[in-house]
Amino acid sequence: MDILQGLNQQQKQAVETVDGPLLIVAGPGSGKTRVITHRIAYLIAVCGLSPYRILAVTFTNKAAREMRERLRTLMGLTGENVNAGTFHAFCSSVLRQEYDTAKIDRSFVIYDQGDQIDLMKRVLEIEGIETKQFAPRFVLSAISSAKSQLIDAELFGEQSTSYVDKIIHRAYLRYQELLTRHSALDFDDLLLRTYLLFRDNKHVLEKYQSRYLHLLVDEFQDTNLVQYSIAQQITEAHKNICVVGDPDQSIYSWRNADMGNILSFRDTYPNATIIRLEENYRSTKTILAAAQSVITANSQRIERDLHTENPTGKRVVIHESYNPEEEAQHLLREVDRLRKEDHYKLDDIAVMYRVNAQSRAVEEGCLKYGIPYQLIGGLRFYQRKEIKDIICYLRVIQNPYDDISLLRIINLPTRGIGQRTLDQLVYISQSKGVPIYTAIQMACQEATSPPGYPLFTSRSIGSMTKFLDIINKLIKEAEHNSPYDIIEMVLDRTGFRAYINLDNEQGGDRLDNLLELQSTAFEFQYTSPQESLSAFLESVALVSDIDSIDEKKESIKLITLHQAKGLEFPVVFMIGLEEGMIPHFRSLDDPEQIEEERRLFYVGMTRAMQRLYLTRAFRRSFRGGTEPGDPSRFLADVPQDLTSGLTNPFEHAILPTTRESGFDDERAVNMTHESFVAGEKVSHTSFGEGIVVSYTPPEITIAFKGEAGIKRLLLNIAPLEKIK
DNA sequence: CTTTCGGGATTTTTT
DNA sequence: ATCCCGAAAG
Repeated sequence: MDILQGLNQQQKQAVETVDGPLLIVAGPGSGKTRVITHRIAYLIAVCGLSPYRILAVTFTNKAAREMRERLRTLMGLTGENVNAGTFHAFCSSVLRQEYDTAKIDRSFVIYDQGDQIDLMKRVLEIEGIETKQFAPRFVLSAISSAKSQLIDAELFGEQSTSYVDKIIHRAYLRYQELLTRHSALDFDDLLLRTYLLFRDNKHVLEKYQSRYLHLLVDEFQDTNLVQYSIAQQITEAHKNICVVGDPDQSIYSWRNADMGNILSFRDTYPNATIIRLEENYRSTKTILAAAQSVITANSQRIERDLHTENPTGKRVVIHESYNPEEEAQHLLREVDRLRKEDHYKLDDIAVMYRVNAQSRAVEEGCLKYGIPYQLIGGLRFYQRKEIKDIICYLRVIQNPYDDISLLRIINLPTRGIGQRTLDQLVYISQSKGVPIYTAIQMACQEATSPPGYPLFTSRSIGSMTKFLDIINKLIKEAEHNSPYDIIEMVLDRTGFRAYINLDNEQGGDRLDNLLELQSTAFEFQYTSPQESLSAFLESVALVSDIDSIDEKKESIKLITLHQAKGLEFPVVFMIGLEEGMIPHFRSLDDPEQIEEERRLFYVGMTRAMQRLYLTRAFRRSFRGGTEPGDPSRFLADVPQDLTSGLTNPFEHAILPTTRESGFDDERAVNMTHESFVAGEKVSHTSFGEGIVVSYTPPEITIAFKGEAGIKRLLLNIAPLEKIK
């Protein structure tokens, strides 16, 4: 059977075990994706299952897309019919389908984090909750956590005893009320409402149970309770549930993921088959051993034996720079060398960091040295102001009761509906319990305001009537136009295009972004315009940045460690490996969070196939100022016999050392040096001549003649020479 | 009603 | 440093 060809013993077993619950514990690089796709192919080709009867849940849309592609190469077009997607996408489609039973507005919109915060601010205002104590984010995260654990607003109330919980309960109730009024769902609602739908409507559940005879869940260590519960609901009858995961790569607990799901799987299904994939096909022996040394320092884990037949490979390079700029410069110099001497392509190389802000120095370096790069995430495309604005117009067109979107665009570009008018609208909306859109209609219809209600000036009535007119016309047009054309109409009719053009500084970029959005919309042409628009908006809400990673060829990839999960690269640079960055400040006081940070570090290391660079900067700017940083504690767990570069990152190399990495030769010259005295003349390879201001090992302060001005440098790496 | 200016808070990671 | 929000000027 050729589907089994080229698979090792465990992999074969995983593919052939088709009946009943199956847990695959897959180490990094153990051919997990391969097993999943081959298993699906096996179910179809050997067991004769229709692809429609298989549901595969992945962590990102990209993973789903890749799965479908692999299936196609494996078995042709039949493979395309497997339903593969994220939990959120699956749930969204279920709710869209079962809106009636689920009691959800058919044209519901999905609120992202920004919308949620806007909404929560209103909630707190209405409830008179002090935002100093109860920050919108804080309340939202409590609600999100509750929803992830199957706790709806009512249940939350029953369980809340503390003062804080009682306040959050109030906010929770009001938050849900407003969401419903706006016909909106947040990310967690997609999951929770689907769970509740299945729980309370047996006939609906049965429909899905009988359709999907097999369920696969990838990245199981990063699922939360609702997700796991939905998976259980669907497979309740036949128990054909296959989950794949790696507890060592669990890095989303902050999103309420619970790696305990892996452990409880065995309790829930005592007869589950458990298969371990422990042969690594990705990394060199050195990289795997280094990663293994880092992860074994965690206390909450199960010991296991990862191994590889791959060659030993090069040592892991550890390097220390003075500041992020130098770190980037050094990295790019090495990228250049890898390309010229070792014949790597730019696509082979990834730069990984803990927080998005760290990409900046690398980005600037890339621009300076002309190295093409692709930045993933950061200011997310769909969060950019102009994009979000247009999205909100589209959402209002689809569902005018969505207050959050409506309030965002009601005076954009400015059309004379100011704060005062807005206040009055909100007042009407609040006192009558109707959406803003309805409030505007009321205001415009009634020639005279009824007693007890706010008086609008004739001017503001005029402005509102105009606005209402534009929106209503757009809603009409949307009935028989594609998303692409609707965007065009929005840009023209609302004066948004002119508004963008006003800003000539960034106007060009913004227009480009809008055109990009429009071209994305072009692909959405379904059976009806309404469906097309709602499919487009849904995809906008549910795509992740990582989904677009391959778009720009021949470039190095700049990604966060979280985004790197599931990816692999021949060459990996992990930068900014300092205490405070990784482990991050906010996890410092919680041992469990530190363990998660370590897993994050481990995930990064195990992305590397052939080369791994671990770099850090001595000084890092923070809130304007600049502060020294200690090396990340995780670096200490990389065995020295596997590394080159600084043999011991914890000792600043003031003492003469020999360096093996060799890519810093010109600097190595300065590894041995006498002390400096204030007033001495020195020369620096990039800053030119200067005079020593002070000398406090390991730092030296120099006043340069040129533009560089006064600099504080790290002595052991600064390319300095004394001038007589 | 709109724009601009200054003070204050602020950032982990993302479906 | 940068962004967001509220207050005062235009």
